[in-house]
Amino acid sequence: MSDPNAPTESKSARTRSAIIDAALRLFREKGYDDTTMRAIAAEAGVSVGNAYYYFDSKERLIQGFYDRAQVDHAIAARSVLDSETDLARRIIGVTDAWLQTMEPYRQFAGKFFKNAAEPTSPLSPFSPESSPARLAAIELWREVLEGSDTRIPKKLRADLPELIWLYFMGIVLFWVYDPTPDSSATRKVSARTAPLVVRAIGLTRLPVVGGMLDDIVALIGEVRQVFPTTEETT
Amino acid sequence: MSDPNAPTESKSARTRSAIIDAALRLFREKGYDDTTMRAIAAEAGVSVGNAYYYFDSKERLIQGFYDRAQVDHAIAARSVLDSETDLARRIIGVTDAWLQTMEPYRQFAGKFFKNAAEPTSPLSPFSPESSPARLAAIELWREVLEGSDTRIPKKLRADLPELIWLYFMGIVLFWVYDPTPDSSATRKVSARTAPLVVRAIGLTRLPVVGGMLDDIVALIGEVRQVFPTTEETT
DNA sequence: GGTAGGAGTTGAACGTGTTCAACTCCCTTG
DNA sequence: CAAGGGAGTTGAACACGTTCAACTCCTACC
Repeated sequence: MSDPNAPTESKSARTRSAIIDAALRLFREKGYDDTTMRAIAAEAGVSVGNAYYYFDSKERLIQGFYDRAQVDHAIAARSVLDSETDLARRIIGVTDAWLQTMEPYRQFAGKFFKNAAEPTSPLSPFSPESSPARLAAIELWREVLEGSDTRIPKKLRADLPELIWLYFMGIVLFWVYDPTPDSSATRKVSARTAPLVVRAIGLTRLPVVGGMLDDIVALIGEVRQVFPTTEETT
Repeated sequence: MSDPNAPTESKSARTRSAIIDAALRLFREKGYDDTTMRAIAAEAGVSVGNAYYYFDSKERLIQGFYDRAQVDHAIAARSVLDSETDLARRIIGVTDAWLQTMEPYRQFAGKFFKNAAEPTSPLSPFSPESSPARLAAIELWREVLEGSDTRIPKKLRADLPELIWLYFMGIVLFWVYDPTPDSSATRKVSARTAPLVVRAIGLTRLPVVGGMLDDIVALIGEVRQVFPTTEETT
């Protein structure tokens, strides 16, 4: 239960990841719907029932996809993070890195989003189960901000990474609906909106806008209270 | 095909709406997942196969829900639209009307949204199949704007109803995730953000903000090109 | 009245995700 | 070594959404 290096665990861990491997391979080749649990089990060399011993449902296999995507994205984003200092270009670059990472899974992205969209689903990006992946993602966007030469107004410093992540979720949402075969529409929207985001951050310093911002920040704080987000460590 | 008062049609139309009635009743009572097509068919007094003659799939039954909800919402919003002139209060009132209309279906709202979220699904609010309902909804928000005493800047006049509808979709999204039993969190967010929306419209007149707005409006125009939205009448 | 043909209707059958009672291992304890 | 027991594993069985060949009914035309 708390002994991660026990050799006992590695066997089951290997079975576990064999199932994810098989699942993702088949998802990529044939799409989500056309991949049956029987096929996944066969490909992984286990029985159907055994696959269900490790994963509650077919949807749960997508969580494995999530986690890997998150890691791959962080890797793909590295070069931009280390070389670029202009904020807008950092945002665009990191978004592009995501698009490249996701390309192979494009065709079943819709399905994966569909599952993520159901609030009661553990796959929802806002669910407790997704907390680690979400927090890691927000952390990535914090680095995007902090490594740039744009100065962030004090008021915003705490919440901005999460807000940018939300903006990015919007881009992802757009991508899911994007009918262009090479995601060019998404790339265009990203390239056009990122400078606007940066400008909006600047506008925050105007008194009128700043007043509105105070309201928004306060509202965000209150809303956070409503959701059970496992973040309070008291 | 083009003879709506032919008595021939009314029989099948009656069967059709008997199925929707049965479906919505059961959805409300037992939730979406716990309602089987067999149960719906039995409740409607038809065979399973027959239900599939009228509706491609179980999901399609939700479209019927959509359409009715849209009509009910328009009715429920009437009194606010006819009595209130303050824009923020109009927005809040119309949103409240929606929340009241939807209350009975709250428990399966998540499911219905899940289905709507898949881009390839005809249930997506952006799909051609949903076009009529969507356009009707946008029309409702146009009335919200036009019946108010707030003057809308020229630049925005054409696109604002759709933008407000998008804002409202955001509220709906929040509602779907809202864990409070009486939707109080959603009501609060609505009450707090509506005045901000109104203020933001005002800010549009500032040169700096106006410049950004031009970019956004131009981008919206380009993005519209990408989607096959059946709206061009050439 | 008879008949062709389409619209409407049926329920058995199929494929799928999921469950479960039973089984096999293998480690621990005496 | 024996007994116990828990983790891991199995595939048949179940319930559901969906399909389809066959059927019935009704209308239109001669």
